[in-house]
Amino acid sequence: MKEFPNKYKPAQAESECLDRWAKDEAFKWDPTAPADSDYVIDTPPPTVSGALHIGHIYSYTQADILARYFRMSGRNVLYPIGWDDNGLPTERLVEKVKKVRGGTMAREEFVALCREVIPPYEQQFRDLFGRIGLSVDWSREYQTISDESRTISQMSFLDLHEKGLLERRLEPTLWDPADRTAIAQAEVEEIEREGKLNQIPFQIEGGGEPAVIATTRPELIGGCGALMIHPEHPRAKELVGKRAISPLYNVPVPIIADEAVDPEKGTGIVMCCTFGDVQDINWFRAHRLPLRVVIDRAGKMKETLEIGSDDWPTLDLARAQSTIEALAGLKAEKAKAQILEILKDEGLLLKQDTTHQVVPVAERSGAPLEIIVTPQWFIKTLEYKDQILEKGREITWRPEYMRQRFESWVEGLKWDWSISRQRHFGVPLPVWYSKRAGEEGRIIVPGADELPVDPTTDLPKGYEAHEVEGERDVMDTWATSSVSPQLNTRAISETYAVGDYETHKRLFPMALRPQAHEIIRTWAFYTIVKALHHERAIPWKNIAISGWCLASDGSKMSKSKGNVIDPIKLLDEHGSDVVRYWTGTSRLGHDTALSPNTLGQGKRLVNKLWNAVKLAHMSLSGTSITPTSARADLEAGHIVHPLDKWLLGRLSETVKRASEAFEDYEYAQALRVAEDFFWRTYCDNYLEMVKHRTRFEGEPDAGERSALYTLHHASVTLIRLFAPFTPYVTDVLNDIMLGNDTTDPRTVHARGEWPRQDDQIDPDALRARGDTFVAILAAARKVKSELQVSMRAEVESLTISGGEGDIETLIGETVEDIKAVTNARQILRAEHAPDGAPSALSPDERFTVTLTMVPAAEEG
RNA sequence: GGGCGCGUAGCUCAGUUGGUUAGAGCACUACGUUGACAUCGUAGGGGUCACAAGUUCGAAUCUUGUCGCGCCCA
Repeated sequence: MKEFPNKYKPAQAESECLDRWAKDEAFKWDPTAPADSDYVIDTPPPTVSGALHIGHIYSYTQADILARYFRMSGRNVLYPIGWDDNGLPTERLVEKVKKVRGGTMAREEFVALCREVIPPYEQQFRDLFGRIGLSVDWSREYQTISDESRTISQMSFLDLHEKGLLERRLEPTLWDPADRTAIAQAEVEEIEREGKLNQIPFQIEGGGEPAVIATTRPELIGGCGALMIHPEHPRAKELVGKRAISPLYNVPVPIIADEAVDPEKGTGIVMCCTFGDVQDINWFRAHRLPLRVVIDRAGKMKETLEIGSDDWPTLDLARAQSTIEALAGLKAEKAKAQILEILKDEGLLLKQDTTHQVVPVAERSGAPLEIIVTPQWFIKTLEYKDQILEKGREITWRPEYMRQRFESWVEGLKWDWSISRQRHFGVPLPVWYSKRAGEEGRIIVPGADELPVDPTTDLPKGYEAHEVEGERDVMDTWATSSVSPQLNTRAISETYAVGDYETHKRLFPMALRPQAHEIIRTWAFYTIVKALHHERAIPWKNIAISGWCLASDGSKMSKSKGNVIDPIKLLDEHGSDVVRYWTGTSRLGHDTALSPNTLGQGKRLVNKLWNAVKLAHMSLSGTSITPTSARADLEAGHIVHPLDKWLLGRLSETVKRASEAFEDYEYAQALRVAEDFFWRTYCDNYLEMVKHRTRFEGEPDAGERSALYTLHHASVTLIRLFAPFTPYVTDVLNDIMLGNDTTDPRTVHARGEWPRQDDQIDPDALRARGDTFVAILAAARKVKSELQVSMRAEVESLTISGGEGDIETLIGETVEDIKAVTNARQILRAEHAPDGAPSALSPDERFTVTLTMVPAAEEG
């Protein structure tokens, strides 16, 4: 037997375990095991450009708790890890750190900067994830920008392109003027703010009362292509069919009736510009309105407009030109102020109401979005909504109500998924455009064997440099991270595979996607879209959604509030086991406040577990028992004492309940069950009952041997019940329990280490006998507590009175144990409680326990 | 505005198909150093389960409504 250190030292345990797990490659997936034992986890590769956050610990640890359980329970767990290290978020970090603008630098130079800046940030994540004990297979670590990841992402592109699910279109697109790139709907955030609703008159061609429109974006008047009016509007009959003249530009535009106009809002007449919002696009298409772009890619008013042409006539060109000049180069917000000034001066601002408006902004830059017509690559989603929803329903959501978020997102989709970004650092779109005579503009894609390609430097087969133009755009970061399952199976389809397609078929769909709820509309959604489009499949059978970590007062952690807790400091202060315990107490989907109480509770548990095993170890060291399993040792006659059988029965029940909870992904329930048994049944009662049988000289008798077997089985089983939550202390304890002479120093976290139900004994074994014993003990404690004497105070006689006749049977074989625990000289049975001595009713109210104390003077 | 979740002890939370007297930890009170643990133990006080109505022999649990908090989507 090994030495038992007096105290548990978390820092030392963590570094020892991490070294050992790494050396033994303890968490490697075994490709030779039968496929039906596979349990594959699609771990989200975190964006390494974000700050380390306590939410990372929270969410990833909850996944690890499940991973450790499933592995211990016998599954062949494949638990990969990767880092998302490219795309817009990464570029923004590099721009901030290096104080540069990607858009104004040479591509190669900027990419080189990115490759220089990112590694230390990635290392921070690697360190943190290692330290919290993620049992990932580090040999499979990947980066989303690596050659292989680029190859697989480009394969995804080629597969979708081939299937007609991905195409290049010139159309109105969501545009972030700050980062100067197209973005997708998922990257839009809607902020609420106060705005001004301006009433502006349009003269009617041929005279008459002007049509007064209401708009929050007067700077777009130049882009007006029509006025829209609800058919039920009082002036509809009079106006529809006539033309209105836009102020300042004097462009005649048709007045069109459309039910989409809100008659309650503003004046009930609005202008349709190209483009102010999604409604404008609908009208533009429905009524075939002219495209009149007034804002450029930087979000500034264009210097020149095609105004005065046939498509864009004006009744007063000089007037239009002077308006264009007055606004040229101004950002939208400034142009708005400027044009309002002009309108006001000319008496054309009839009314200005303060209004509450919802402004779409780019999630990353915070800039108000524009809708600009540019050529972009789109993955078709709108016409597949039903199929996407269908796939969502084939996946088990944990908790189930989180699917609601997914469904409402899919139902609200208004845009196909634009995956092209006008940026530098990302996976290149594998496309060239031909300049060869006769096929100008033809799209050329590489073959699978040519990947990865960079079309800005590589050439398609059979073409020379002057014959093609390589695509300069890169992929949306989600376009690459949404193939995280395929990055691990190393194949998109039978045609597009880097590795062996059989492996892909074996591992996909995966068992589990763990992630937090704020990325349902991105990560979960996009991954489901890709799996549907590539193979008409679901990517995973289960999706487990973790909640958010809140500050201890229940508010959101944020830099602006200054209540952000540094995860490293938290781990330094409490140790990983304790922090993991905290994450294990809250259920999937539930937000949880970072609670000092709960951390304290974890600390107490780790300490208590250490000491409980230490106590068992003290008795076991130096003895020569050879335990196998509880059931076998019972059947072999090694375990004979009724209280031992009772304890192991209760333990067996605990194992069963914890296993069932884990199978339901209710790890917090499993923890609660294990903790309750450990603290109340095992420590508070059983260990007190058994102590007297562990203090023997020489060779143990049958009852004492029975105690040793029981202490062994209880210890190793408890270590396993807590192992998924507190991996370090349990592995150190397991190592000590194994002793020196083992030839197979397996970690307690190895596959198959979870207690097997077959090895347990009957959960109901001697339940009544043990429970009666506990009730007697509780009553005796109550008496002593009321007498304000020590629990060790000597008792002349303990009398059990009342109750049914079966109490005799129940206590029969345990009289010596009752004497030992209560420190009583004799145990008596009586019909009525003796007079004049302190007594207490048992908690189950079946009987009374009376203590006749030994006078203090006689004690000794 | 639509949807989802949550309101249980001073605090953080359990309470899984409706079923004795609603639980745990912390905090509080009193006591006890007992051969693993004072990072401990024992005993105790503390709740109209947000509110209201309904279904039922029986409701924290089911239904409806109201109020409050949070989130998602418009």
